[in-house]
Formats: sequence, structure tokens, C-alpha cells
Amino acid sequence: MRPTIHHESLTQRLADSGMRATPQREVVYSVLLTKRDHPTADEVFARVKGELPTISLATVYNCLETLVQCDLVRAVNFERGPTRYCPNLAPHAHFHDVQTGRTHDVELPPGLLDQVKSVLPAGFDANSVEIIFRGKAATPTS
Amino acid sequence: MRPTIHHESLTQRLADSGMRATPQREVVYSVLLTKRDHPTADEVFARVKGELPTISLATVYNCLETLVQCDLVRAVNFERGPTRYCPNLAPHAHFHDVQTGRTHDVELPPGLLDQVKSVLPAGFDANSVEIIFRGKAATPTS
DNA sequence: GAGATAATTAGAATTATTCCAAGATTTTAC
DNA sequence: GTAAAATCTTGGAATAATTCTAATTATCTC
Repeated sequence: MRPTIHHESLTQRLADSGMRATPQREVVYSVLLTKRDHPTADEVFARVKGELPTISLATVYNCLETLVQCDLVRAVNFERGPTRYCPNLAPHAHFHDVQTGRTHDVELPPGLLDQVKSVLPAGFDANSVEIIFRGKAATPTS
Repeated sequence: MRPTIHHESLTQRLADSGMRATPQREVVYSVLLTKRDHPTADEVFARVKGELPTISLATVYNCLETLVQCDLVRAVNFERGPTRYCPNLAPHAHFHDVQTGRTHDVELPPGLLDQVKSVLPAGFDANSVEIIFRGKAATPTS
């Protein structure tokens, strides 16, 4: 897993925010893109170590925070419990399967978020809407 | 603040789940109903102490968890940070004001949650939908 | 009222995250 | 190209939120 494909856009985004592209940031980002299962910082740490065995957990936290700042990654929090990270930039909702604990992305029809926003009373100006479903997902194979 | 008004329904709900109404549970619930600003467990703890000075933080956590189990209270998590508690049972969304850090309840038109649920692909069966807005709320007095 | 069950309590333990200060790396200015 | 400045990474300590544990207390049942 060599972080080349996304190198350009990552470097660009970071530069836009006055930051540098580093191997650590590239690998953290690459790990998120490779397996999109909403990992925790600890899980990212474990995966990144395969590529950069000497990276520290603090650095993983730093890199994740940086990527969130650059709008390349979304931090997701439902339930108390560790923050999870999602590199899906398209507007989407999350479905949290209470049985497996897994989180699935749910694509949203265009306009839905705006429609939901339109229920806000005067004086409330939302720049983001987050939708979280909870329930059971049918097992893909059964 | 004597927890009489809600005593009946609280006792009933607890009994339905095979649990007892205790002074601690009543005061915790009463505190949530009295000031609906989505307090953290620590904040609830501070408020409850006015009534029950010897209550422990562990008990506050226990009581809150119990109330959540009985569906009398909703636990709300956005951002990493402490869980907040909300005694509003009507379906509603939350608006998180990024300037003040305050959270407001947003009433939802009937049917909206079902409409949102309808975007779920086949195989996903949601029994709850949570909607969180983030942005700036106009100051009431200015 | 004795025994069983349930709830509360204080403090220890755990988990997730942030902070910090030192060292390494990269950039900039000459 | 090198020195100084700026930025990053690192490991460990510190903090914050929550859960666990074992002992005590309260409540319910018969």
C-alpha cells in the first residue's frame, strides 16, 4: 500500500491550510480510504503500523485531527465510545447496526439534506446536518 | 423541588421494567425535567446535590442509565465529549450551536422521520433516526 | 422480622484523548 | 549550501469520562 494515488489531492488540501504532507499523514489517509469501516483511532493506529512500525498513537490522533481540519475526513460520534473516522466526503447518513456494532454509509437522494434543513425555525442557520439511523441490517448472505 | 408531579409515571415506568422508584432516581429525573439544557452527568450531579447532598456520581450515572433504559430519557452524543441527557420524549432533532456550545431541541413536522427513513435501501430496518444540526443560532435578545 | 433482592456508595480501574517537552524534519533566507 | 525558523513526530505523563467492584444500606416478600 503505497500512498501515491491520493498524494496530489492530499498535498494540495494540506497546503491550502498551510500544512505539510508527511508520510504519517499520507499513510493515515490511505488507511482510511482503503478500508472504509469507520475505524477508531486505535484501529487506524494498528493498521498504520503495518506501513510505519514506529508511528506513535499521538501522531495518529494528530494526523486524524489534521485531516478533519482539511475536510478530507469526517469524525463521527454516536454512542459514548471512541470517535470513528470516515473518508466519505459525499453527503451521506450513517446506519448503525445495533447487533454487529458496524456502521454503514447510506447514500442520500440529492436535496434531502436541504429538505431536512428547511424544518429549522427562523433564526437557526445550520451549516451541517447529520443523520444517524439505528437498527438491524439484514445479513448480506443468509 | 419535590418530585411529586412525575412520581406516578416514573414509578410506573420503572415498575414495568422491574425496577424500583428511589429518591435518587426521582430527583435525577426531576432535575432533567426542570432545566432542559441537555446537561452532562456531572452537571446533573451538581444539581442533584442541592436536593440530596450525599448522592454519589456513580449513582447519578446509574440513575441516568436506568432512565434511558426505561425510555424516559434520551442519551445524546455529538462531538467527543461527555454524554448529554434529554427528557424530551417527542420526536425531535437537535441543533448544536457551535458558538455557545448549547443544544436546542427542534420540533419536527409529523411524518418527517418516516420520510427520512424511507431513503434507506432494502435490508436496513431502522427503529430510530437521529438528526443533528450544527450551526449558529440567532441570539434571542440582540 | 428474617432472608432475598435491589440500589447506593466511595474509590479504584479503565478507556479515550490531550498535553507536553524533546528531538527530528522540512522550509526559508541568505 | 547552511543556519535559523517553523513545523511535525514521539513517548510518556496528565486529564476526562465512564465503568467496575465490593461493601453497605434500603426495600420487598413471606
